Amino acid sequence: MNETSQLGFALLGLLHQQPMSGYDLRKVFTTTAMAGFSDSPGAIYPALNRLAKGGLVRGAVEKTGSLRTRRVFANTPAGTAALKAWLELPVTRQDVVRGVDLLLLRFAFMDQTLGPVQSTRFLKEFVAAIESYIAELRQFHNLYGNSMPTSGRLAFECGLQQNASYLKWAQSSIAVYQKRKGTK
Amino acid sequence: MNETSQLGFALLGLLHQQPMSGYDLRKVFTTTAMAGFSDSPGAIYPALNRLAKGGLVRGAVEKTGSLRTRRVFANTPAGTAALKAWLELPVTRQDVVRGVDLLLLRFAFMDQTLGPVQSTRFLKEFVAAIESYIAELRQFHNLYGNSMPTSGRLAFECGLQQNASYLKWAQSSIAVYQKRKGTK
DNA sequence: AATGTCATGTAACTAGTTACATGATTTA
DNA sequence: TAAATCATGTAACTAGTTACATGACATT
Repeated sequence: MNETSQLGFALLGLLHQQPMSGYDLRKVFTTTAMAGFSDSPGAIYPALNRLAKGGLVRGAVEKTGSLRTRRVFANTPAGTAALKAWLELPVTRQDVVRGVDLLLLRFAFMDQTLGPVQSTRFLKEFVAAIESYIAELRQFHNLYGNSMPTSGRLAFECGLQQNASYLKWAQSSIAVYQKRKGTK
Repeated sequence: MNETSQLGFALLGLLHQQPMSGYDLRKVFTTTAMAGFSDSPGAIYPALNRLAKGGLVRGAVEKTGSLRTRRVFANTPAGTAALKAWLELPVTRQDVVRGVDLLLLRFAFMDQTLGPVQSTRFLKEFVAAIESYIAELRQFHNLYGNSMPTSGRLAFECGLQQNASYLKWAQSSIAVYQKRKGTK
């Protein structure tokens, strides 16, 4: 019934790292350009209020002698649970087709929330999904590549190359976790 | 006053290649997953109507003896002009930060609409934007890389690698146009 | 006759964008 | 004291999502 938006999950993920105000969250979006989220107050404050209404975050007015209001938000246990559930979702083909950015965002939060074992599982699912997608793209390219206009074909090949790059990254990231496991 | 949405430009680009019905356009989105656009009729038909109202496309009911209605849309001169204006926009830093997908979409339409000279210009602008963005990302990585959680750092490095891949692609694409120019 | 695909559309809802508004505090 | 930044918010608009609705035509 109470669906949380992509932005909502991004906020939950950031608040899991440390409690922050809406303004702080905005700054994160302006400075780091996370997954292309907007830093507009018209997006963030309503999103925070929705989360608060759904009981996923709790905002406390900070009182440091200053009159200036500043609401610091933190995840509630329900919020943390919602975040975890989101992070634990399997990697679907749709996720890969419609924007890897969101998957990367999930992965970025994963280590601190679910730990290295789950992060590795995620990467392996990601590898499988990307591999099958690449195969599909290659097939399409073989069939229609010649009939495409030059820039169209090049743009398509860019997509292919990007996915190959994702694959390489995921594989080397799995290796990072493997090595870390060994040294611990 | 009459802003055209991203989806609107995607439709103009497709219709520039050949006139199509809304259903045909939907199929393009389902089968080729262009830039993550939705194939829902609730998005495409209203978008087409908006374009028609703005005088950018014209829909003609096809009469092939069949009773089944089928409106085939084609760009008007104004529509083609709007498409060209969109394709001719300079490549900004914002374009690179918030989703290269849209730039790639523009590039995909470019050859047939503006020709190879403009396509090359676009690629060079793209290279410049990406290079400066990569430099910024590297700097950020040097400063904060060590303080990031493992998966967060890896996700960031994925972004870096992706941009490096874009850069490589753009440079080799410029070479494709250069070579083509030579042989013609 | 039933199912599937072609083909178009609408209604209710959701959420994001732009722009505005307000006021406290800090810095030049 | 003027300007910048901290900090929060709202209002109007836009457009996309989901789900529903309709009906013609083709295939089995």
